[in-house]
Amino acid sequence: MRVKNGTPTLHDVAFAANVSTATVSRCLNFPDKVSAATRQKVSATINELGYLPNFGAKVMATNRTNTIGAIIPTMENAIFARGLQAFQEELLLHGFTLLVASTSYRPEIEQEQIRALVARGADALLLIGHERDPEIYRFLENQGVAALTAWAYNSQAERPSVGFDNRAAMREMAVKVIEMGHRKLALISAQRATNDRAQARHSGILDAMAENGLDPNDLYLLETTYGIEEGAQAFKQVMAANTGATAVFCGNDVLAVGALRSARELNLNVPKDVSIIGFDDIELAQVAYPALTTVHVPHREMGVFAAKALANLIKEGTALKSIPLKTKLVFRDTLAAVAP
Amino acid sequence: MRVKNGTPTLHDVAFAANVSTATVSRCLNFPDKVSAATRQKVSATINELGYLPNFGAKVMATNRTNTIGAIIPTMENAIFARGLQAFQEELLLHGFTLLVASTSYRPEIEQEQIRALVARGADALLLIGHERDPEIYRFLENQGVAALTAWAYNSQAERPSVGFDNRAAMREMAVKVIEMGHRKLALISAQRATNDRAQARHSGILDAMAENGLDPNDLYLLETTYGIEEGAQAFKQVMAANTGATAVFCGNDVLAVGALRSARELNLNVPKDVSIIGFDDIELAQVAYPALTTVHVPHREMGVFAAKALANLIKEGTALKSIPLKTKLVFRDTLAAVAP
DNA sequence: CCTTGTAATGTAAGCGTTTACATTACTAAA
DNA sequence: TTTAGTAATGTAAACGCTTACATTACAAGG
Repeated sequence: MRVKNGTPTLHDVAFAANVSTATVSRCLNFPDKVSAATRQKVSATINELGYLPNFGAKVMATNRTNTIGAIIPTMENAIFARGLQAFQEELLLHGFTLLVASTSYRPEIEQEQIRALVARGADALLLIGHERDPEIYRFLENQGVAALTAWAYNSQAERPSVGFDNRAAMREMAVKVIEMGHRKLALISAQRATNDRAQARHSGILDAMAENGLDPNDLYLLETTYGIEEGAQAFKQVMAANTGATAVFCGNDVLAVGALRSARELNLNVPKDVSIIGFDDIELAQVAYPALTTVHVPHREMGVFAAKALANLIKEGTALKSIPLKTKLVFRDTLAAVAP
Repeated sequence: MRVKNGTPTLHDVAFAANVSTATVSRCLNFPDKVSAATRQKVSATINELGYLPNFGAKVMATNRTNTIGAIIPTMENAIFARGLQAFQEELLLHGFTLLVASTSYRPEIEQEQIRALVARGADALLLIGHERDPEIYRFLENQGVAALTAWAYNSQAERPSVGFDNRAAMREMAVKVIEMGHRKLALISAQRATNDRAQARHSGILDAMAENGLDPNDLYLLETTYGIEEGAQAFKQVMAANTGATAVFCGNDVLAVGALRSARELNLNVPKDVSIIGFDDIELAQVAYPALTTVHVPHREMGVFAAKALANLIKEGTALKSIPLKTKLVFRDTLAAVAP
């Protein structure tokens, strides 16, 4: 009688505890709206029956899943894995669960994934980078699903984001490099067309060059896809191009580590013959040999801030606002002053 | 009239298309049960209204979320990040979405997370390792939530798992090491008490020693927590202990990379003075210098197989069965025959 | 033209919560 | 002892889908 389909319902609990369903529901959701005696009686019954609220019914009644979705390129990239981990941990503290989807760096897929997560009841979304079809934002608005952008911060962007200024960060590094006497620069970049972070980093170098009397057109630019092997190939191409580059920037540490390997294979001494600069400061950077000079990005912080912002939005209605985070140059062993 | 609360419902679509709700529902879920004409009319209406099925209602009616949960120690560890990524990709192919929770290697937290994901409606769960309170399995059974274990395979285990035999894999590596003349061995292990994989790897070395006439008691064992720094510290301790170890096994690549760093700091030549062996074969292993000799684990494969198995279970009811995967020794530059 | 079988569609009963509103039980002031 | 006010509890109407069952439409065979 108490169980129909195997699992007890609110009804069963109410019946067994001799109270109404409303009271049981209140015990669960607003314990202080219920007398100590009944609260006690009800929770005993709940334990006894092994009652667990039905998720679907709850969602239906409240129109909330307490779930937040994140769509990232891939967890295999440590920068996202780290941030996502922090995001999840913080979310948990606020009582939310994380739904994950990935795009494998294919922006066409992102829209599909956004729809999928919304259809799966995500109360809000974490997205990477600003750039996307405005229609998507319209869709999200219609569905009443808020979205926060991470891993990029752009003071001009109209949408809320938590991240850092990729352009300024790379510019800062490039200024240092130029100060160290480097005049011929190269950049191994991720695909800029589909990646506003890569774009910004490229612009940062250009900025630094222009400011320091170097012709931005002289930057030797090579685009490639993500991966150690890809970075290695690209570095060989850069060297083969005979541009005389003494400093090779890489769009991220993974590419840089590949470049480092190629340098070794080419019998080039890093940093004496050529300097190599990464971006992200993931574990790889310290483990590489020589240890990589790179730009440190606060991945975990981003995750934490993003989670806090989203949780507060959903629970308190606090509007999202952009949060700029700081990067830091970390000088290790792959950058040296150019030989006189 | 068509919209009440902002978002259109099945009803609104049915009304606008001049059919019944059942027909609309069928259009969505069993298109071939509906005439081409109505299907066409209905889908036009759906587009026009921008209708999206209500998640909660659907869950309530079907008792399915099409969501699968995974509980891992942390995504910051590349071995889980990789596997999880593959898991998610494969899940997507089958129409499922991934729910993620993490334990930070704290088994007490796992139970809580399992409950959280079940409460959030996970149709099934992916768990790491076999070892856990039987009560949890009872709980899952009661809730009708299937669980599959990954990253460990144990022929004696009564529960289904997809993974590899940690013990056999480590044994295989240890046999090779011993064949190369190493007699004094050390192991820097993860905490065995809460980690059955660490336990198994330890046993694997012991097996190899016993089989090859070495006294298993001679293995110098040191436990530490996860991290490069931790590995580095541990390696220094091992060396300080003056056991004369010529080969230092590490429970995973991250520890091994730390050990490698310490070796450099201690001016020890790897592998001439001491061999260092990792486990997992993550990116770090190839990037380290010298490149790490380690055991390759098919992380992505595990994720893919796990996803397939779980999806088939939920969709077709195919029972879970254990799938043993193969590991492979990868010899790079940190292992050498002991000097005569 | 009727029958029969099948394909297409419709009707309406759940699914298990939450919550506005109604009711009852109590407390304390008059 | 009333009475007013508050605290505790109860009643029942949503919430928006799926689906068993009922009905209707249609085609083919007699």
